[in-house]
Amino acid sequence: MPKKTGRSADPASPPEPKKSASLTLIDVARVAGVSPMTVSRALSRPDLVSEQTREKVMTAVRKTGYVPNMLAGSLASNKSRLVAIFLPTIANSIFADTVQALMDRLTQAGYQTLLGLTGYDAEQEEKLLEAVLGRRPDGIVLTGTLHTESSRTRLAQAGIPVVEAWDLSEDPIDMLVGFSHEKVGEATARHLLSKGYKRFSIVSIGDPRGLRRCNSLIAELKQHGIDTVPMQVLAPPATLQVGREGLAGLLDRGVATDVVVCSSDTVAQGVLAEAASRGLRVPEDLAVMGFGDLSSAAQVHPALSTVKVDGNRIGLQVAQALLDRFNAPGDSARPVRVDTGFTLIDRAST
Amino acid sequence: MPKKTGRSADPASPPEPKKSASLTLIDVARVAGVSPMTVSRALSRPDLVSEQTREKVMTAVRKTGYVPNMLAGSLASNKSRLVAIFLPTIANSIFADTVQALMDRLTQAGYQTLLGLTGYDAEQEEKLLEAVLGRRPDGIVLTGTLHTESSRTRLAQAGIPVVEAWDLSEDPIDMLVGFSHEKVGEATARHLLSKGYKRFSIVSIGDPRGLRRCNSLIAELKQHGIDTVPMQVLAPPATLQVGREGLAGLLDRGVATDVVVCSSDTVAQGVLAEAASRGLRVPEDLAVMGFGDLSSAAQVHPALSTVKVDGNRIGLQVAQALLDRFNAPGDSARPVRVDTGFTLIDRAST
DNA sequence: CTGTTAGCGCGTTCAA
DNA sequence: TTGAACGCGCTAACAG
Repeated sequence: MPKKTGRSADPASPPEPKKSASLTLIDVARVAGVSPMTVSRALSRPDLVSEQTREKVMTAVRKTGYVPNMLAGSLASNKSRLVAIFLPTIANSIFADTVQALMDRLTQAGYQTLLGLTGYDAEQEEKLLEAVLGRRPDGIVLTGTLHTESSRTRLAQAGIPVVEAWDLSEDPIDMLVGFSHEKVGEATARHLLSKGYKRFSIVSIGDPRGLRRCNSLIAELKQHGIDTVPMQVLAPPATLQVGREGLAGLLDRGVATDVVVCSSDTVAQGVLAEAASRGLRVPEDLAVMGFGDLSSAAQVHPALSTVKVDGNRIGLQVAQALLDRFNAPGDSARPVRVDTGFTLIDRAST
Repeated sequence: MPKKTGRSADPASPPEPKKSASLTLIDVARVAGVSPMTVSRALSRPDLVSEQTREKVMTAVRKTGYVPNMLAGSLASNKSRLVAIFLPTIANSIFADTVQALMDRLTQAGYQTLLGLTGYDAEQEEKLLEAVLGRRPDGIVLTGTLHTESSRTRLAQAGIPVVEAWDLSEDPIDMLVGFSHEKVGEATARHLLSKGYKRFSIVSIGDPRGLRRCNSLIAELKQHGIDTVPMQVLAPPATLQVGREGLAGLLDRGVATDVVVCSSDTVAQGVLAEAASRGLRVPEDLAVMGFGDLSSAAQVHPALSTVKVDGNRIGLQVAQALLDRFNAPGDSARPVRVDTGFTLIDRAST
């Protein structure tokens, strides 16, 4: 008789009254009358097992209520089937669609997702990254900005696929799926100029990408002879309150403006609310421009224009990039640089 | 020289040219000149190690860039330091505050969170649960409803702490932190009645709890002689579009109403938008009642009333319940049943 | 197609 | 305070 491995040694042992020991492959194997390895294969590579063995195993699995221990599996196979996703915050996130699509796709492909909220504290973010890396994820998706240099180094050292989403930075860590925030600013400027607006203003939160959009907007306006663009920058996260305070701040300091460009649709909604409470008509007295098309948020007001970003599509592309890399045979690691673009939606004129 | 354990077998072996072997305790131990066990202790229980050994180890850790493998650690210790959180969707979630607070608190306590989006497919949800259980989480938090019976059984079998949040159901699986949706409906009805409203209507998504709130609202109204409450129920998720279509549906079928009760603030915002586009004044022509106080969403309109739920506090209480249970010595598992309550906010009258 | 052997990297448990 | 043995539950790699 073959020697059995592990704790439940030989057939002579009593009915095993263990306190609450978890079911293992061995238990299932005993019930099914096969070796543990066969059970393992029947579950993970069913095609490598004969039809009838597979059925015996499946029956045993159901009968016992066995749930494979992925910790052990991951350790042995050096594959965790885990993808970490970092995003700034879960509340009111312009990344919601992206994350949803990404998670759906990954889940469907048999991966699970570890969500990391990076928030606004660089130090905490670093600890978070280290903790996450300890789980040995198979890949990482970054949406927010990774703030510290040491974080970037750690990531590189980890030697796993990394996708940066929602941006097109110059020095990507690895893969990239996004669009140019500079182009967004530029396009916004041109569009509004072409509609005849002259007195611009900005309400934005202090988010790196948002500020980049603002800067390029301002630069483009300057090219067209507009030198001063009153700007209100408030602390994240983006809330309606930010929009209300932003517009209030501008108007209360006597700024005369025809159009307010906002860092996100949520902020834009706040601006709309403040405008309404001051009796300003939109877009006649004041036009408002949002960003992100957060779950069709723009529909709150028929005249709210916005820059629509197809978060859903970005999510799917990110997922695909990762899955391709996971399935890449050797190291056929093609660089991934996808410009997803964006769409300017002017609801005032449609 | 002491015999080495594991893969790098005996002293005779060559310089170990492994392909890309990950750093292990052993590597760090070698650099620090101590045993692997000491490194392990220096990292997880620093108090059990002498000051100078600890420093030698820490230096070695930094020099090598070692990141402990939690897969191995969890397997050996039978503790994953992982908490799974199930919620219906990430987009526009009324649970956002709760999840944020919960994650923050857990992260700070050294736990990580696996997010599961249960969405609207019961079968997929079941697979998701099984996959998640495979990671051997130390605890699970449920916000949405767990749809299948077999899911509930599996959960119970897992033998880990479970917290159901945002509700006060009759037959909880384990712990409970929430409030009574029936009471919300009742309180809403009473409040609006006391303000003199007579012609009620409802716009809700087809979410179990939302419907329970509606039902109890309707029941309470009936007690006061109001028998017909026109109701528009739309498919989840809650979006602005739902609110717009909901109100449009009501009005277009000729419903005369003074006050619309909505299943969430997001829906309420949609209703407000539709009302505005039809030239209805709020609350003079039509009062609107939301639910959730989603990130102060109610501030979009000065006259939007709402039922405020303190998601942040719920999140913290859930975290505390879990952490208490984790730290419970034996099985001093006190039952947890917290009624967090809710607050009716009538912005029209303040 | 199935079984055997030998770890994956760490923490538990004891002994020193 | 430190170290050695052992096994957590599983899979890779080979053998049959």
